[in-house]
Amino acid sequence: MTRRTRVRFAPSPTGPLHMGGVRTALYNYLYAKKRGGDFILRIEDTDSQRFVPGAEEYIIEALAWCGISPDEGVENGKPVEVPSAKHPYAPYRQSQRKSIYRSYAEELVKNGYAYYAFDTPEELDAARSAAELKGEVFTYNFKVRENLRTSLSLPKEETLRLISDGSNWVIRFKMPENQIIKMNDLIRGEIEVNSSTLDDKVLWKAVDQLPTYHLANVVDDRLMEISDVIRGEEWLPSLPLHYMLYEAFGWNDVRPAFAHLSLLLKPDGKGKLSKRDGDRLGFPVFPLEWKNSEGEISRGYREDGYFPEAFVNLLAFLGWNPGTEQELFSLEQLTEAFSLERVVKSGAKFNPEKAKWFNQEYLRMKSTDQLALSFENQLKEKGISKDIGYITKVVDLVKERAVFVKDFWELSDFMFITPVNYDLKVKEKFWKDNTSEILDDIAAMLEDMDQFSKDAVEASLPVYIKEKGWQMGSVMNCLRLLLVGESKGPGIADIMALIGKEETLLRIRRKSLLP
RNA sequence: GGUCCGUUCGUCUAACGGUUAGGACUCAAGAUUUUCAUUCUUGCAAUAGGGGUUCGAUUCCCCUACGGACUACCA
Repeated sequence: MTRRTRVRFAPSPTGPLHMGGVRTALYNYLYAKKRGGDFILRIEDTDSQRFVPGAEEYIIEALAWCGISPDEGVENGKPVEVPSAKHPYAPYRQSQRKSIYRSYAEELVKNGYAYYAFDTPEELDAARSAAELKGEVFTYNFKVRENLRTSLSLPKEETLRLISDGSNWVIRFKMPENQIIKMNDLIRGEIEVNSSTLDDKVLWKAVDQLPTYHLANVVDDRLMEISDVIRGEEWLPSLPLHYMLYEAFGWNDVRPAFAHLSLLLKPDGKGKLSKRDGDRLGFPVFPLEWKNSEGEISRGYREDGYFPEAFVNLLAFLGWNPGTEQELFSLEQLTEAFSLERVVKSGAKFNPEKAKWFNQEYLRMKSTDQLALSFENQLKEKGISKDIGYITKVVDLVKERAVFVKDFWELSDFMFITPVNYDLKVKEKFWKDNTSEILDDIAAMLEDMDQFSKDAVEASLPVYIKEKGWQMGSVMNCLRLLLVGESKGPGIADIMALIGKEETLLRIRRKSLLP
């Protein structure tokens, strides 16, 4: 039986999408596209308490920035609430699918796979505290459910009365005793667990009269005909429950295949990558900038100057490799090369240095014209406007040195403004008693040049210095100090030709400003 | 505490029983560049530990250690 590959990325809109989440979405997307299938974006907003305004829009925008476009699912600015040709399984927001789930929960009760429980949160807290006092852990399972107030222990009339009385009930899955649950994971292989170690998970919540993740997830995956579930490792412990749910619904033959991705770990120390690590170590953990309700801003890869292609590339390589030595892949190439077999089982520590390296590689692949356009925008923000031809020449000169477009300024500010601060260490090292007169001499010589091109300067200046018997190192470095302000930048001739004769002479004659 | 998952250079990883354990990032050294950077070359650096299985284990099995996730009317 081969069925169409349909995968879903199903985030919860409780905040900005973490880069680990983007990676999960990416792997889902690559897997689906490789197999000619569908990638679906579903919003799992069954936790009414933790809903964060703007989070859903953020998720959609982040995926779009990465070039991951869902075939079906929620869209920004477009209502996707009723089924259509493009969105046959709409709605894709679980809060809008509310009415669907109740009957499935009740079906489970009717068939003896689930039951009503009337314990209040306070009672459960008390039970947990009591167990803790004895050094035990309270587990809601086959050992206790008959002794608690549930539809299993209470008389039928009492149960019915409690249900109709109010909303203070939940539906729990009746996890069987001592049953070996055999599961398969596409990345990890066979996994077995004894059902006695599991608990009776809540499927239907009293607080908001909504299903929990477990129920909604299984029901929606079935209804949306999902063939493969690729999700984070944090879901592995609830895989047995999900297997049991598929069995209880009689869906074993259409149960999706599962693959659990290892977590992204913090660069130093231990544990999973968190927002704090980014703040502490100085790199973004979110694809796009995010401003929370308190006005705190978390940086984003986009705003930090990463190219989306570079971000996607580096993310793909955190836990996957093509088996060859090629490291630079476009989204299309990734799609072609991707397979779950080559996904690594262990967690990957994120390495910000390598992330920069990826961006540098992509920057070099960009055309100078394109980079010049980006740089032009950044210059405008600084109040500097120069013609694009000039900017293009500058970019051409410093492109190889940059990691981000924003580095261009630091690398070439002297191409746009006359230096006002000078690195005195350079002066100390190279400035001699006669340097000032030499520079006057050179200025006069340059002034006499008919054409002031790079080649012309390169052909005449060093020769002139040699003929005069001056110390090349000393003169050139002092010249650079005056032109640039410090010991950096492209060749002297390149700089002179670009800023022009007039500006060159001006800068040399400003030597009187040197402290 | 319990359940499950994991463990190759500092980091990301390759090697699906036989390799001088390979590559990339970082770092170091040298060459080029009359600056800085780039580039090139070279180098440093790993199979967690202990038992098996096998002619032979990074690779298969077990134990230990370590790490992680989960253990909510959150996802």
